[in-house]
Amino acid sequence: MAIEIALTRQGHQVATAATGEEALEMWQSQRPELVVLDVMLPGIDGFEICRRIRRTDQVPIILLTARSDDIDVVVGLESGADDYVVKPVQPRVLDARIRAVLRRHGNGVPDAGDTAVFGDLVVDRAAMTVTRAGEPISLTPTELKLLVELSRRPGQALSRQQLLRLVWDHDYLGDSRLVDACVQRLRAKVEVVPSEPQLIRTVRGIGYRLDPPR
Amino acid sequence: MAIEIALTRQGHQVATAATGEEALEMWQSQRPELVVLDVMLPGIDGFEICRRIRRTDQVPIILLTARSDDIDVVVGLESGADDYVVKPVQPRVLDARIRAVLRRHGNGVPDAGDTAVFGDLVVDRAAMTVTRAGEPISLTPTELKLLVELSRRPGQALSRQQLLRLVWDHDYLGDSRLVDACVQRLRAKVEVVPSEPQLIRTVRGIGYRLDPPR
DNA sequence: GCCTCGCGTCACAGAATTGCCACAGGCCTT
DNA sequence: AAGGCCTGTGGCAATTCTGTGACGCGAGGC
Repeated sequence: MAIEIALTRQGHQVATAATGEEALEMWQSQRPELVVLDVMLPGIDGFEICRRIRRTDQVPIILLTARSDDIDVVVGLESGADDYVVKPVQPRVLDARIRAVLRRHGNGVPDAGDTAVFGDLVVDRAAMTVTRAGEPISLTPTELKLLVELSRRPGQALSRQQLLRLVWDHDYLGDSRLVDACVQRLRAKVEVVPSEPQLIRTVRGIGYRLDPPR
Repeated sequence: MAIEIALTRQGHQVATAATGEEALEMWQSQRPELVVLDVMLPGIDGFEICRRIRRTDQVPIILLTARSDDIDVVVGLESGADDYVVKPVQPRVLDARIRAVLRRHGNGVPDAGDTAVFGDLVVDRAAMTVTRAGEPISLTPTELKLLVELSRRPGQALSRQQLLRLVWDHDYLGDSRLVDACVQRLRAKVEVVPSEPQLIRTVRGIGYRLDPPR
């Protein structure tokens, strides 16, 4: 449905269930980061699913409904949901609410980051892991930090100066190959063909840029 | 105003500020459990207050507004609010949202006996017990607290800094091997092969992470 | 077409992290 | 009061990582 497409475009990985039973199954098998539940589902209704999940799991749950009944809101939140959104909802509003719930989840741990997707490369800033085509890639701390900072600003060229400040916490930039060297090491692990980088592009005279594919 | 009366009737203790400046003052002096902010306040606006509070405090914040603009919702949640409610709002709906936010924050209703499962390791945060393959494991208080905090954020990398704050309630991080030592002791009891940890993974340069298996 | 500057690449040695251990002080129990 | 369990600290070694300098190539500019 439309919501799935919109969320995918926002960088979320989405799996959809058609019925309540299916939803419970998928939740158990896939252990999602967050659950968006339509209240009016065929089979078990959203409230009940919410309560069942809550019995054993603290996963963030957002209830979604066409009914704007106040009673519904109260019941929904009482059954353990973290938020309750009334349709129709703008994709970016839903996304903002998702991010807010994720941010708050975990007692407000700072940097409860989200994940960024670049083709088959996934940067999970919460777990601090990187995978390509599902395969985990092992990066050194500096490489990881560099990739994380780049992934926070997709498509934006970052100067060596900026990268030094963000990743190395330096301010001075000598005539140093430092950034280049790290980019090179990163490319060697992340790019399919390191000599022809598709993700981490060089911006001549400036620095580097992490491009979403196509 | 009406909201104040309604909230008081629901059993909350309420203090009201007339202007933005006053709100900031009261927040600092009274340290409330939760803040309900009207966006359109005389003086500093709600968004800004929200951001300022967030700079130093994790107190739950609910934004309240007459405008139902989507942009507003996004901006509000981005400035760190936990929820965003559009007026007019039924008192019991606001109350439900307040309770939901408090519940999520761990201040309000105590955890409804949640347990986290990691393979054959079970962390029961209600009973404060840990079992592996059904066998109870005896942990010291600190080890238990550490495991509980990790289990609350499965798959999320936590820095030593964060762990110190969560488990030890410190803020300073010397060149201390404290976290490492405790992790090591925990691993010795929890991991099948302590030298090859499958559950408590180290994230080099960051800290540790409790992974769900596979 | 040539020249210059910027970038990619590589190897290496010092530096930084982390696992691991032993120990001592503190707290609780007996 | 004595004993035992925790816990925090410091040290050590192994491992990994990082920054640097040198070198060559290729892209733009003239």
